[in-house]
Amino acid sequence: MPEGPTIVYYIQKIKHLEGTTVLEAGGYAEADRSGTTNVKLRKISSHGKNFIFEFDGFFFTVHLGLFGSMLVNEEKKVNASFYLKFREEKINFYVSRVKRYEGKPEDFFDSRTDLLHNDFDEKLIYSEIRRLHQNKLVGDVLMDQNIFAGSGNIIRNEALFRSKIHPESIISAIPAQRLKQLITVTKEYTYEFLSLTGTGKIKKEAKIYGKSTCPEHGTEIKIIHPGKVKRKTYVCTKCQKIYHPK
DNA sequence: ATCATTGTTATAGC
DNA sequence: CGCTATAACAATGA
Repeated sequence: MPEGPTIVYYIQKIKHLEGTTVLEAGGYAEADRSGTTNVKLRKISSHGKNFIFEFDGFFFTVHLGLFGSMLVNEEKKVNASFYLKFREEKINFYVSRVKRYEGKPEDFFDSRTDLLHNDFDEKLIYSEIRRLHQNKLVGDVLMDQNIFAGSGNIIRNEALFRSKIHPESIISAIPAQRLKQLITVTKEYTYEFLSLTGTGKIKKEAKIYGKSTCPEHGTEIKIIHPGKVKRKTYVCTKCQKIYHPK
């Protein structure tokens, strides 16, 4: 079950297939797969929660949604929604959505917004949030894939707690230094998530997600479903300050 | 068996 | 048109 780091983790397992020949692409996903027989897979990369499989002139994205997964050289009981077959290996995707694009990934995705990309640009993200989302709840902005590509519900909860900001704070009321810090902390926690992926320790190491008491004060953690993104949100009102315009 | 879940998109309705 | 609410999709483990 995937947030951005999950995709990066999976890619580590298949990166060696970059530059090799795809014998066949298949699966029940309704994507145009013309020109994918006996062709070189030029590049395997990601943007946010999307895998990117690049061929000459076109590429596919694979998105795992909430329940998707990837297996290499193994099959599940259910049919794969997408697979790439190589001479000796096979990548299987389950419960995933596939989209074909004509052109190059950089024409569609801006790596400066990808939390796990070296190009991630904290200053750009800060100015985009100020430019576009002044009246929004910070909890919603942290789930916006156009701003924080790869962020998900766990990352959002952890980043807000670690930054001591209440998810229902309004962007315009958050002081510059606090908002900049939130962006930095979000990126840092995303890498922590990546380092824990595959160990089964993500929820265990979380400070607030899935917890009932605050690790700082032992006080009760509240569960709310705020804003537009009505996902489960954990809050310690003692630690997390709410910023509202006067 | 029932419930919840690391996500997104299409559609209806105001 | 723009916003929001709702449904829809589907696998797995507690």
